[in-house]
Amino acid sequence: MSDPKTAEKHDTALMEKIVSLCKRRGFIFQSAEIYGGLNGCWDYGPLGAELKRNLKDLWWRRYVHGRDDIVGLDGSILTHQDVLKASGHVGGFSDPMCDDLLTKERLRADQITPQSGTVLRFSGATHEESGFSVERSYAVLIREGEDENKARKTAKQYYGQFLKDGQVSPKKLELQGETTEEVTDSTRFNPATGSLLTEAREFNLMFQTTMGASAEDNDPKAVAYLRPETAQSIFVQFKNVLETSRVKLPFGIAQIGKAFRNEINPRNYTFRSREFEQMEIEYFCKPEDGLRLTDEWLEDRLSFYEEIGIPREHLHILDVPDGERAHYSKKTYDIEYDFPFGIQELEGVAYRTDYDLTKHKEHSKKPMEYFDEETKEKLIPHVVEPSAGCDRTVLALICEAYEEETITDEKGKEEKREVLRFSPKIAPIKAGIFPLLKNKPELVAKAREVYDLLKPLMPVFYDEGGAIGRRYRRQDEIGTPYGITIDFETLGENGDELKDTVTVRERDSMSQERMKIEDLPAFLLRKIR
RNA sequence: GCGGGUAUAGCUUAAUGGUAAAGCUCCAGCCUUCCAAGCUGGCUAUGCGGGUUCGAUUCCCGCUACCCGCUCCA
Repeated sequence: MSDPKTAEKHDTALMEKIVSLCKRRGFIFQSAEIYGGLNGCWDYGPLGAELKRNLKDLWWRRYVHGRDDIVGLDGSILTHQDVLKASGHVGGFSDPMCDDLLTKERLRADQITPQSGTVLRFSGATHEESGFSVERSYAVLIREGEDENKARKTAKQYYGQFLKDGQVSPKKLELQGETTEEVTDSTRFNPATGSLLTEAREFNLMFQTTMGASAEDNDPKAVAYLRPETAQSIFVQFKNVLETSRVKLPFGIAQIGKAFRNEINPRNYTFRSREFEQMEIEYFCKPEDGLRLTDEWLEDRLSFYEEIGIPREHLHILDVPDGERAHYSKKTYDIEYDFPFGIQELEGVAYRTDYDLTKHKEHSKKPMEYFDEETKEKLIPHVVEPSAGCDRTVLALICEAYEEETITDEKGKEEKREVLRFSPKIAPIKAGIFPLLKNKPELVAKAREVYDLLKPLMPVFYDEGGAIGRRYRRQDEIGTPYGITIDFETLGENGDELKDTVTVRERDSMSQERMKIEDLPAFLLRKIR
């Protein structure tokens, strides 16, 4: 991995502008905002919903409709606990963590080297002159050959944390209630400092629930989970799809859907949220094709990002090294985007081998084999998984499209223009339709005609309020690629030649061309497809 | 989970222990022949909960959310 400190520029001010625009124009709102917000959850407003839908539609059209080797699936979110036991999410998933009480360093509880020695335990500390006192149990481990006064110094530093303003030196504290005990092979102390650790806590990232109205809270059979990834429903339904869809290896099963992880620390706007949507394909193949297909899928996915307006120069491909990959994966590429808050993962293209199908075969005791008619051989297919974060991609699209442009008008006056340069394919609104003036009924009527013509074909927005320039800018800010203006020439005031023509203003160049109304649908449909 | 910061209208900011101000946006109207013009009018705010106080948006405590740095991210 590249050094994040040198490679990344963290542009907090830019991110704040983007967040503000998203709220102001109705792309993204905080979930339950009027109740103070829900940590790590976000709602898409009218424009955000359109944007996200366009992204998902493009993906689905490209892979499910556009290819004959991929079929779709829409699995349930509530997940049988056995599915996640088989996949390893229950049990092997959570890491017990504990913190050093003195240094606050966080440690994996299962990786602490057991230690033996004498434990010096205290009940608190006081300082008579200032009236300071604190009652808290604390302990330090003294290993063989170590000085017990050093341990007392450590304890004083610990209690010193509770002093205000450092008016009293921790050294002057009186330790209270000192006792000693011998321990062997204890993992309750930080090997580096000897300081007592907090109790180990499990961080299980899955949302658990109980099924059935009469389910008792403690009934282990009633436990179900919100799926932590969409992939498992594909593996679990592998056999059903195989038997009903007449597919042959290699083939893929695609799914777009919600997944849930109880993240310890949601961060960076919608980037790491607790509820998120994935766009995943499990592409099943013969074992010998796995590595090659992983590379091919990486290329395919990069060209998808290019298609939606994220050029590959702005993407980073991380070939995840041994030891950092998930244990089941033989090869993983992370596709990362250069967000204002740093370079972060959009998608993982992972070669998962036959791990998942094998696990489900073991746990369910149901066959997961594929029978190859040509070679007359039974095999458990391997799988390549391009798994993209839908919300992350939406955020990347917005970041990529956002620009604050300084433009100079004819009088030489400089002004700022905020614009979202969405590709017409993903833009929430495809065209704004404007009568040049609101108080001329003929213009308004004609503009309404144009609006009615286009409305059934694509999302368009009619606007008659304010000066024409203002209306253009409003659409710039939400990324509408075209502005269509109905003026007096449309009505035939300058001769029949220009009658029933309108100006089409292009968002990025702000240039205009005249076009016949009857040509508008074909022109626009070509651009947005 | 730890440490630091922030929270006033849709946005950006101001002020105050005693009627919360402005710009932009938005809405309505007038005007306006292509890039945020002008005029008139209008809607809208102290995150939540306690405490101190005659009175708290302001001071104190707690909570929540967001941002930054760690940590975490199967």
